[in-house]
Amino acid sequence: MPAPLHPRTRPRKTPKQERSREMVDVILEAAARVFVSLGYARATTNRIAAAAGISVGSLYQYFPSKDAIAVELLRRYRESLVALVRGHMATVARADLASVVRSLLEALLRPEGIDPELHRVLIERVLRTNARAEMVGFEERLERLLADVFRSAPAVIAVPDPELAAFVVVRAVLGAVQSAVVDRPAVDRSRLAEELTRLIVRYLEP
Amino acid sequence: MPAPLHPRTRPRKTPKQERSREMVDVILEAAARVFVSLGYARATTNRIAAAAGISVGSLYQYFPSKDAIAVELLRRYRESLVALVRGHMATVARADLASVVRSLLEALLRPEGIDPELHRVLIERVLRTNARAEMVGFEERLERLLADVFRSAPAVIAVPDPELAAFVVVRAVLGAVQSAVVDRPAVDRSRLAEELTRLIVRYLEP
Amino acid sequence: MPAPLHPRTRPRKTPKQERSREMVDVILEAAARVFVSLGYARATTNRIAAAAGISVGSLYQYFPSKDAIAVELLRRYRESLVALVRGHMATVARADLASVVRSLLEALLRPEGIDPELHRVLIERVLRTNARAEMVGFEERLERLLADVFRSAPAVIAVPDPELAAFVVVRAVLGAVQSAVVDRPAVDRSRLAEELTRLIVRYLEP
Amino acid sequence: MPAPLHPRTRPRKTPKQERSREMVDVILEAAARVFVSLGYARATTNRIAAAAGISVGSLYQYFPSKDAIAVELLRRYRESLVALVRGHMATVARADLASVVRSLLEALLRPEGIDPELHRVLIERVLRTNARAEMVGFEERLERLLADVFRSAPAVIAVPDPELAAFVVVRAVLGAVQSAVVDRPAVDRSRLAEELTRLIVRYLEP
DNA sequence: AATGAATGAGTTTTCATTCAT
DNA sequence: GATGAATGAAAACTCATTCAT
Repeated sequence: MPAPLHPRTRPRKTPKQERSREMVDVILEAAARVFVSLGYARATTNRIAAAAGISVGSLYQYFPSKDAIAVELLRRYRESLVALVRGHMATVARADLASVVRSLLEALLRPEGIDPELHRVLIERVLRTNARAEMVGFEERLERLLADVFRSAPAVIAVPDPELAAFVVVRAVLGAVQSAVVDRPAVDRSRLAEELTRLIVRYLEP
Repeated sequence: MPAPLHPRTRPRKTPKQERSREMVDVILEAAARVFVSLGYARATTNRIAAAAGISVGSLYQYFPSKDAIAVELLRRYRESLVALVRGHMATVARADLASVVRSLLEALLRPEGIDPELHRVLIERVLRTNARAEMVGFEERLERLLADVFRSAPAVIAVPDPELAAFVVVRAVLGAVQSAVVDRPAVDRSRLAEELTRLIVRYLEP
Repeated sequence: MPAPLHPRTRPRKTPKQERSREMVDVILEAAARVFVSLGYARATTNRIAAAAGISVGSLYQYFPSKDAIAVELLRRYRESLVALVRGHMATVARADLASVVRSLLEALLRPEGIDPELHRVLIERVLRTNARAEMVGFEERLERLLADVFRSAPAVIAVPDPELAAFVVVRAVLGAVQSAVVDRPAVDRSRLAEELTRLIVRYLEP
Repeated sequence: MPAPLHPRTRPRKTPKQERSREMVDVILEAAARVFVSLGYARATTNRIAAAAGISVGSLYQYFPSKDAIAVELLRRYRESLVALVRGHMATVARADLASVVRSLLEALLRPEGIDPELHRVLIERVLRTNARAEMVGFEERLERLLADVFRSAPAVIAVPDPELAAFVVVRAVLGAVQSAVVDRPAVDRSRLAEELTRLIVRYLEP
């Protein structure tokens, strides 16, 4: 359980854990919708509360500030991505590289995979928060994950510098996938996944 | 030749168009600095005017709104990048692929190349402006440029779908380069350029 | 005597009036602490309830509003001061003026005597309440008390206008004592009492 | 010229000193009226601006916060009181004690002398400000002033401890005078001045 | 009776933009 | 053309009070 993000308003004994967690989820979902449709600046806390079907006051019962909502949203988003990648990478040992890469890319390109609109709206703002520290390191974690994989499978993966290769792969893939979702929602996902797989496999294979 | 009737020194050809253009440049430079250091939201027009050494009133003489400044800034930034890429691509015919790619990447990674901080600060805001129409299409232009290059050099470049390949290359490279500049300012630029070159060349070569 | 039918221990004579009165006291003590440490404005009803170890809802069972708490607090404070003064004044007949005054002043300067911090925090607020009517008249009561004493002891006290003298004495002494407690907690209480005694006795004696 | 109290909003080169100072005065006068009639809490910045005939925005051009207004108001009020006392005390050498005291008291009791309503409204709030440091020391300055006078005129004033005597005199007189103005606006000022004079003179004379 | 989550009016403050000088 | 004081709409956030449980 991560450190609480809303230390001020949080009632002393978190009341009915159940209801509380539900409320947080409801607010975050509403906030995500409002952030994406209006942008961070025009997404007022009143609008978010309204979208969540509650009052501003209640919103502030669960989050101490607008920024705290953005931070938590970004944190959850990134957590889910890391989990996704980790899950797929675990299968590298028992499948050939190309299929692992392809299935991961297909997962990322699915609607549940990446929500770069939200990511983009949040990232600039959150980086100005002092929660910055909590937030950086997402890509780094992915890179460490990959570098480990690269090192542990020298038979199929040949890179001179695993860290650098991990950096290149993570950033290039995220760049392409995010762009695809944002700018080319109509692009054929399978073909794109196929093409990115080719990019990565050719890069990694001996 | 008689003495001039209006001897007051006035720089040649400054028929107020000149001064106006200079002023615009001064404002844009100031705005870029302020946007990057404070973020779009906290960059007030008063601060920008102050940074430019003029009054708010004067600023509004040159730009109708804060958003207009951001739009113009983004436009110029993108123009310069397209020009950079176009310039390097023109040499593909008379140089081998790897060196062209490498020199382009090195150019992008130079400080004058990519300024993703500015880019990031502006992008969210500008995309919500109704100047959106003018602004989208930067990456698309790059892609068309590349797709043309791919088609025109079938001997060295073998891709089944030039448009898709262009998309992949542009987005992957931009993703990696921007990440490098923002998150890893200390990374070795030459080695990164080398590695990205490997990524691209392996992907494109038959 | 048969075994009690409701053996649950319940303190004798707590017919809910008792408990209620205790609760009121607990709340008032908590409120006094919170008011003094945070000021009226920042003393929220939630904080007061928390300090009293109960819920806001319960607090509102005993007091209809935040102001009502302040009013009652001020009322009790004043009552206790009046009682203190009245007690000492009763001894004027059988002791010389100087010792009565001195012992009263010493009592006022004791921690249980005057709590001007609380007084000051409350006074502004309460005076704007429509409970104002109930509240004014504290100093007036003291003055009437004193005026009566002055009139009843013409041998030792010689003042042309007992009412006016009572006003002067009450206000001057309260002013000095309150200042001492608030601004000069370190001042020597005995010497101050002595000095004020001199002020008053010289003023009153023929 | 005292340290500026509004460091944030203050335009870089204080514009037309003249207009600026006038504006500050206008705002302070309006604020005094609103504070006294509504109390500190209900005196909103919008109300104050309206009372001053300007917009909130303008108000914030001159004062960075509501508290800053209160602080400046209190500072000026106290400054004027110190000046008043100092002026009268300067005449002690060439007039007998009783007349000096009497004329000072009469001045204090004049409407322009003391405005304890304002004082009372402000004091609690200002003491919670971090401008507290600037504000305390008003009474202390008065006391030092008086103690000096006491020491410099041993022929007419005999007190064992000039500091303590100054404390007693300042606090007692302020207490009585403030009470009179607040609670007894109808009291006869001359007779009160006379009575207080008697209190002080008897206390001070050998 | 007790609880404490929910409410939403009301407050302070900011800042893009205007316009008189 | 330049200036910068004035404007006021809009936003984040608080807290007294209520009421379903």
